[in-house]
Amino acid sequence: MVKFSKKLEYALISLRHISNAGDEVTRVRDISEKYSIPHDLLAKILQKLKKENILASSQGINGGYTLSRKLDEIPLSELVSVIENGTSIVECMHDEDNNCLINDSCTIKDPLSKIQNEFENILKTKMISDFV
Amino acid sequence: MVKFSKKLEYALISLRHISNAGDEVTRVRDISEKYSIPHDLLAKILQKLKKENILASSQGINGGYTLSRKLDEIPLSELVSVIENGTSIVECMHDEDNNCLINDSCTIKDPLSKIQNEFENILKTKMISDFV
DNA sequence: ATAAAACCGGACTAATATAGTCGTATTTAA
DNA sequence: TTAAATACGACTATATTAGTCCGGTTTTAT
Ligand code: FES
Ligand code: FES
Repeated sequence: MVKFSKKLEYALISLRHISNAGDEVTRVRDISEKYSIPHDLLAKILQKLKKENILASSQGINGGYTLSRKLDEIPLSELVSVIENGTSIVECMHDEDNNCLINDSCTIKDPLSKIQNEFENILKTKMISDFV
Repeated sequence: MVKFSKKLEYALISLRHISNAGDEVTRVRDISEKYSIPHDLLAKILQKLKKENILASSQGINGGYTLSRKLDEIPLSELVSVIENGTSIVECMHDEDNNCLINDSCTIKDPLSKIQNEFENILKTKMISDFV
């Protein structure tokens, strides 16, 4: 019902690891082996983080990842929006034309939207550094 | 990532409808037809609500459902726990013996648990009557 | 140069969770 | 006794998530 995906967990673990590595570059394999995360899956996650400018990458035989921004400046909400497919908590009942099925006076949608907002606010106040 | 299930939505719509019907019993078919909800699916949802003593049912040819408790005394969290399969937001990495894979100093699990708690608190403060 | 190891990205498959269906029993008013 | 309703459990279908595979590009030690 409300559950973070494995991908988000993998991202947090990786950021923690890379952060601890300091200036040394971290290879995907380092993380994938240490925490038993599938290599190819993890690779794609880190690639996304690079696009979002959370990580910096260097290619080549000695390549790998380092942090690109400070973790206390990145809210969890940003990580979530990069990793997860932006699905809304409210996917209420409507027909093809997006009209509410409880005609005229639907009182369900609004309170649900509110809950969504409150939840997102929580995510905004948590910084990645809180997890490291 | 965080999304209520259709079932929860169906439950809210039903409670709203049954509440508006007052003392008259409401049949599953009434709701299912009016809001285009699959009959059999809805039936099972209402059965669960009966078990939880949110609804009262009468069997037989003139049977149906009425409210069993006041909606302003039922928090959304209760409805969620009845409808959804209690999945936790935190399903962190651990081996078979439930030991964290980030040995010794896992800092990921706790903040995630906190988020879970904050979210659940939101659900506790919303009463079903807020949706009706 | 070349091999190796990384990064990149799309298409594919597998596993899981959600949504919905079906068959059958039980109750009860008419 | 029959029709219409709840009640229950097993089943199937669909959608989402997790993970795999493959072909490619870039970099660098040798
Ligand atoms: S939009 Fe959700 S029931 Fe009205
Ligand atoms: S328990 Fe989740 S990574 Fe430690």
